[in-house]
Amino acid sequence: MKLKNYLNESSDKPVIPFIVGPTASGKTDMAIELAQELNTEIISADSMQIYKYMDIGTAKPTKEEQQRAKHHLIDFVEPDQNYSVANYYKDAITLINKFLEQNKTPVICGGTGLYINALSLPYSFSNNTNPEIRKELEKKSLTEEGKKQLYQELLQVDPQSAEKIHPNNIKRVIRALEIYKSTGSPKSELDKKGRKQELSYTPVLLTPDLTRETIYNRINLRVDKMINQGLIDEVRALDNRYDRNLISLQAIGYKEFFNYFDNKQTLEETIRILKRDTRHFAKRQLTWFRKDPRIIPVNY
RNA sequence: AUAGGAAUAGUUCAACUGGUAGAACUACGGUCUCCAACAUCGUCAAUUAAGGUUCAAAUCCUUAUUCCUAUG
Repeated sequence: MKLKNYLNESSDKPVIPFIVGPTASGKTDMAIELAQELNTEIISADSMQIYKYMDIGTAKPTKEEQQRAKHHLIDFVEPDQNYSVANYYKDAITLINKFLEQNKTPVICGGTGLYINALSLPYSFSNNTNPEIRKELEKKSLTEEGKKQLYQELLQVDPQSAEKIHPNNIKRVIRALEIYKSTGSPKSELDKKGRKQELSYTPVLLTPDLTRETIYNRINLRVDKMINQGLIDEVRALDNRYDRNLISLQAIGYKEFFNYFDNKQTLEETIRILKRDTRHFAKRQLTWFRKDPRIIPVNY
């Protein structure tokens, strides 16, 4: 059965297919095939393939794959550049609208759940990071006492968000406070506003229908393949050039090698840990997508 | 073979003088609308075996099994 037959949705809006799922599940292949059937292009929804110079470890589509279908929103951000879901949302919506204007519908493909939600649910993001406020809050969060105070503060200014965030989840507490302090309105209010907006298209979500065991096997094989393709050199080059603490270098497939470079770990052990971390990641992705009833498993 | 030591969750370790067997990692299940390949919460799971002493045994005693160290 052709993939495009899954898109028979009665809707007065254009139907945009989303290919989602855990890492190593074959999303790229599926998206390319669908893009060819529809004679269109692909917009990636992957928070790590956006970075330049990180090709092997993020399993970015190869040159050859990119020739079969053009990919957008990959390979365009410097590893030391700030980029977040708010940026992604803006970039992706701009692109989608361009396609729609030409009566084309792109294929969205990626495993970053938040990015998928940002485009497939009526979310909105108000680009409002404030590095100074954040730094101040982060400084305060270094002590146990400070953490408690920050959470208390959030309970005061934005009880709805505070209720949803566990007190130990300091990163989220800080972010919610940062939003309140830089915009003057609580995060929960902004979230509600976002919900009122409507999408100008109908998303149809597809995922490759594989068992976890199959996914785990594919992960183990793919890691070995990445090593053969020169992953170690790729990571070493980045390590020589950039700060290890960058978000980009905290990606799976990169951070695992630092101990090996420091001679604290054998290569064999590093590979074992890399496979393990990738499996964990896939598990979290499965958890994320499992609760979304819209997703249709495709035997492909 | 002899002498000493050890045996606790899938793994590595903890448990005072005999007094509620804990933790980390793994595995599994969740949360997540602003760094999301991030961050964060939870669940399952064990005293090597068989006997004995005791109100009470991972802890003391006996036997067996396995492992470690030294000697040969």
